[in-house]
Amino acid sequence: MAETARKREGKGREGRRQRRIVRRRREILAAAARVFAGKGFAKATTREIADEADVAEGTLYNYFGGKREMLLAMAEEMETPFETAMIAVSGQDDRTAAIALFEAAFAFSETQIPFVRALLSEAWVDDELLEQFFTARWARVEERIRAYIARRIAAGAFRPFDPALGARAVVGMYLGLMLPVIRGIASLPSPEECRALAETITDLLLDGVRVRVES
Amino acid sequence: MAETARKREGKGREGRRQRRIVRRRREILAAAARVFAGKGFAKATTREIADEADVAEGTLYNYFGGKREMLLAMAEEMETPFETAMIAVSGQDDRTAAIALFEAAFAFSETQIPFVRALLSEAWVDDELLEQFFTARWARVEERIRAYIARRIAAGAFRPFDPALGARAVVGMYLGLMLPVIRGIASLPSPEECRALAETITDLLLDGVRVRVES
Amino acid sequence: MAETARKREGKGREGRRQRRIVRRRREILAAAARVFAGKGFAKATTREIADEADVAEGTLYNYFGGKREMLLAMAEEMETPFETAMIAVSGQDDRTAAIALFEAAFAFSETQIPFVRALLSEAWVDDELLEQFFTARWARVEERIRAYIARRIAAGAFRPFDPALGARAVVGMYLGLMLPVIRGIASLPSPEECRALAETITDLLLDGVRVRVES
Amino acid sequence: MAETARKREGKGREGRRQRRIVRRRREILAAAARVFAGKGFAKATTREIADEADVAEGTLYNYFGGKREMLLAMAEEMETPFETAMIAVSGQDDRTAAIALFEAAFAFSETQIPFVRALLSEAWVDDELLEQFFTARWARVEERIRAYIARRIAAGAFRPFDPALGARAVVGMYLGLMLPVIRGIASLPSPEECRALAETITDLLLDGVRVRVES
DNA sequence: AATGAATGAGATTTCATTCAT
DNA sequence: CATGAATGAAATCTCATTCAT
Repeated sequence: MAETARKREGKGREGRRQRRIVRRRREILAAAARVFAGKGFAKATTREIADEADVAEGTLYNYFGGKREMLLAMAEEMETPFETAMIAVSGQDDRTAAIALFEAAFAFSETQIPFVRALLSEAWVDDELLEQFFTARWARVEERIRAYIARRIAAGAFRPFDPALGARAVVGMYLGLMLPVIRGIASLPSPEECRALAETITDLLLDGVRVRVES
Repeated sequence: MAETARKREGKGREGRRQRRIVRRRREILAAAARVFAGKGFAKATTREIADEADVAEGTLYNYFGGKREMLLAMAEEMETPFETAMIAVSGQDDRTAAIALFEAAFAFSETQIPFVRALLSEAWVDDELLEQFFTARWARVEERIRAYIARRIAAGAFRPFDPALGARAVVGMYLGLMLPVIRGIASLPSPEECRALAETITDLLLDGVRVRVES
Repeated sequence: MAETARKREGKGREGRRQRRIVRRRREILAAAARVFAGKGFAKATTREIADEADVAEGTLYNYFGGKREMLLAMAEEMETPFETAMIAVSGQDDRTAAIALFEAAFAFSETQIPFVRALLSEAWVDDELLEQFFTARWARVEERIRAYIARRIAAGAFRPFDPALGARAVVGMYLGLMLPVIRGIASLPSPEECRALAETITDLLLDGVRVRVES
Repeated sequence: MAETARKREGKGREGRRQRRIVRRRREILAAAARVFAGKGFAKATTREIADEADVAEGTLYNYFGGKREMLLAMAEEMETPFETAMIAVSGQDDRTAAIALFEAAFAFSETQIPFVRALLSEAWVDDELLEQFFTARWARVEERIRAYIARRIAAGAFRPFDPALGARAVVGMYLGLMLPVIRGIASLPSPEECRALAETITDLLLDGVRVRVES
């Protein structure tokens, strides 16, 4: 049942304090993400982050151990909608499932983008972050796609080809469309556009570009 | 004839000097690329670059105006094999042409990778560099693919779909395979692997994953 | 009333902070002036300035944008006692007025000297500084002297000669006496010496060195 | 007797070599003076001096031990026309002698100015240079003027006043007129102007500005 | 004797982090 | 807990001088 925030977080004053701390932490993290996204982690200064979050520099250190730790916190707190979507679509036919997944994957919120952009930026250069943010997360998605393809090939529904390669190609198609958005040189697609993109790309994947030659 | 080199590069001593300068410049640039690739542009220090190039720090400034200028020099001097390959394949059938192009695109040399990795790293964050290195180069490739697709659709050879989207999907597939290589978490494919990758991916693109349903 | 300081400078803690900042800024500027005076602007290092001011190097940059800005701050904050003195003496006879002016001009404080020495040093070489510090300030003094001489010639009190030249000669006499002091090879005159200097120099100016030939 | 340069400097080839070296040394020194005059000793770079002298940087070190030594060479080689002029005028009446001296002192050549400007600039800040260039030279001039004034006072020709102060005032008048020229904000006076300046200033000195009151 | 590339000491400046208030 | 001035390590860059050619 819908317990009050009071009950959830504690008793009265203490609960309010806790909630304020959590909220402030999130604000700082979002500010940091925006700054990192704009200039990259290394070029971002704590001064800028503090200004963006509208707190003093020293305050940052009450919530995070340092600049680096903010980045790691982002990596940890990033949500992965794919995972849940993936489970939701099991049992549906290829096309319906693929479209639903792509649609979910395209659906970024405006505020999430800075986080992803910041993390991608550093993961490109920092092995520890790549491991935490990517290999551990993204690779799981790819693995599931691979397994799915393998199953469909075994079932005779898909032509025989390397499923790992296929999975990577699928992920690649997605990247090709989303990277420009995350980089900030293409605009975030509206829900309708997400749907359309998902459909087109699914059809490309399933049937290719070529007109079927009648036998 | 002993005159050849002389004539090509200049007059004896002066020519030798010129060649030494060009060679040294290239060595420094390669060293810088390796360092940038490893830690990203911003975290790389001139000290490290100098060490990697085995010269004194001051020497760097005899060849480049500064760190940033090295990056720009990389962007300018990057070769783009795609372009030439693209012209070479005109007039062949879809499959042969696509395979040849992908093969050319996969064929990076070991020494080129640090350059690309370094440039990608900064282009993710630096708009000027993105413009110079990417939008101006890469976008041209995409545009040509788009035009090709549009022509094939008009000719009735391809199913009707948004050619821009298709082009981006093609580029995306390529990215999905090459980014891990450039990032350094997958190994550079051998020439044979390049060929195999090119074939598989081409077939996926042309005919999709699905087994054709007999009519 | 205890409220006075509060009201003047601000509200308690904030006022104290402001005053501390202003004080610190002045300390640093004085330290910089001493170092500049000793070795010239270009040879002075931020390290030395920091040591002289007994702060860390980084602290300098919390108060000034850099070495050059310190110099400009000096130029701006320099007081010009001449101006005020000039106005004060209007209406008095030639001799009284001239003596008062010279006396005011000779009255440098020990702490002002490094500022003037530092500024002169750079103004000798830097056109922008010369403009800001000198042409704009000093030239006004000369101009007023010129106008005065011109008036007195018109009134028949002074012999006819080029007033501009005369003004420059007056300024020159002053320079001849003060430059060694500012340079640090002559000692600052005591108030009594200032008075004596002013009288002697005034008499030289008004009547020359020659004994009057009785007619 | 007008010996040929050949005989003076040596025999044939060797003499030519010697003369070339001397000439080159002078060229470099003049170039250095121009650069020092423009930006001050400390901000001037050996690169600029080499460019100005149209030789390679390394060549400078074949003629001078280093940057500093160029400055000292300037101080040594500076001519002092005052000295000779001073002797030439002995025995003439006050006015004629003073005019001749001032005229000689105003007569700078265009090429001498950079030397003086460069030396003044550093002497303002460098005690060793001040000693060599000034105290040792200039002070002698002042001393002679002082002695002259003392003699004339003793002879009853000049009013009684501190002769040292008078000497300094005379030098000061000269400075007031020449400093702007050396600094480069006033133009070098033509020979006619020199004469006029000398006369006006001499009359000011001897008789002052005031019209004589008839007794 | 002339050259100019290489050198590296040293200068300026930035900025993450600390800590007294 | 918030603040922001102080810190000093570290980074970039300059330039007088050397030395092999």
